Amino acid sequence: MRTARKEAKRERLLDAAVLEIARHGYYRTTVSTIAGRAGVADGTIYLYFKNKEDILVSIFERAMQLFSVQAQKIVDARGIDAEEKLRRIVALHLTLLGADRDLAVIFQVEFRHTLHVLELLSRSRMRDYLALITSVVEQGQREGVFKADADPLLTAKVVFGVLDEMATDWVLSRKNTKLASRAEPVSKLLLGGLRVA
Amino acid sequence: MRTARKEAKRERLLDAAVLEIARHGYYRTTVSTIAGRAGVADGTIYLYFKNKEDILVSIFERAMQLFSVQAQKIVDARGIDAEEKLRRIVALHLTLLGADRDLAVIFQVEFRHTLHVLELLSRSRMRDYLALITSVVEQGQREGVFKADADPLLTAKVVFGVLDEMATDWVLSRKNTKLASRAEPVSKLLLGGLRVA
DNA sequence: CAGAAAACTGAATGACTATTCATTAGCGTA
DNA sequence: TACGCTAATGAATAGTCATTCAGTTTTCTG
Repeated sequence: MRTARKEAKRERLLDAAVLEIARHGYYRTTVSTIAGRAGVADGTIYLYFKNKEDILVSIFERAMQLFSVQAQKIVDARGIDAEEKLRRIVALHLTLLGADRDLAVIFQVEFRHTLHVLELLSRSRMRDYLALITSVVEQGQREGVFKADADPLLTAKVVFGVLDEMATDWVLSRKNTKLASRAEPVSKLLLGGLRVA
Repeated sequence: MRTARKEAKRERLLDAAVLEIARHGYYRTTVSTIAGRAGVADGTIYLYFKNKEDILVSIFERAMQLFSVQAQKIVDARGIDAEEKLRRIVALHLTLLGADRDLAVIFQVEFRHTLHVLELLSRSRMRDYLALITSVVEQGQREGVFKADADPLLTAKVVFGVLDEMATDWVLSRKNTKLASRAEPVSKLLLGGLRVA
């Protein structure tokens, strides 16, 4: 089978897995169920993934790829000040997650299954994503628009924490709000703070 | 058996569960293991808890009790302005979680196992905790020290999100930093914002 | 088109484990 | 001390499910 076709099948398997895992949770989703939804036999799964956990990790890698590429574009853009870049990253994060509820559920809930998986994930891609935000903070400090005494990495974690909480809250709420609509007030709060000037 | 003694035994069982679940994760911890660590037979667990999930929920309830009581004190205190209350809540949250790594692991990782459990938890106690933070924001707005155009509930979620991320990051990091040491810079950032005045 | 190679199948395997319950031990009381 | 009640025990039950692999089908190639 050609590589392109094999790749397409792998995508289909991942799509089926996203759907099942988002709806029933990782531990309650059986490999058999995923295979069934994708229309293949149980054994076929193991031609594409090492084991069940590898499916979860693969979902993460695929999604993170999208996040990173887009965020990198924002960071690399020329002639845009740090404040605008931060606003765009906030909007990107909330827009991408808000566009796919199943994926959002997996990101906000299922990836946090075990310390083991979480560590696995946070080491690689997550670090890169955090580094991107950090670099925007540093750019802002060089430009003199962000406070010089803020620790860039801590600040990046604060930004990420806020985005993460917004996403989790949205996933858990039944209401039909748009996640991206929180981008503006969140950016405003992060940039201007709570205290009256 | 007297109620007091029974209560003490229940506590012991919960302590054993915290230890095992923090180290091996909820799904990889068997009821038998918990019983073994507590020095009782497997069946005894079921005299104190409805089922395995009830153990997890009980751990949450016990810990949340502590959080709520302490946070409530801060909120109810007279003659303290909203900014100081917010600082104290931030410090409390990070201090309590930073004092017990096993409990922190369970809070930051294991409670998020499934949407089902997360929803269960976020409905009850979590809402109350968020309400406490919200009321501090509102107090600050009445006093004129916090910006009037910030949505109090959204702001509370932002604050919680930052605390949550700090805790998760600390749990995942191997370094021997003190979680509470982040209270000051975090409060500063939340209150003053990132932008130069 | 034949033969080889690559994909795929799905029943069987081998572990694992939450929960139950018949039985035993322990405690307080009269 | 004997009785009754509560607490505790732990082997047995009744599943569940990830993974394998011998056999089958499909695709490729010369």
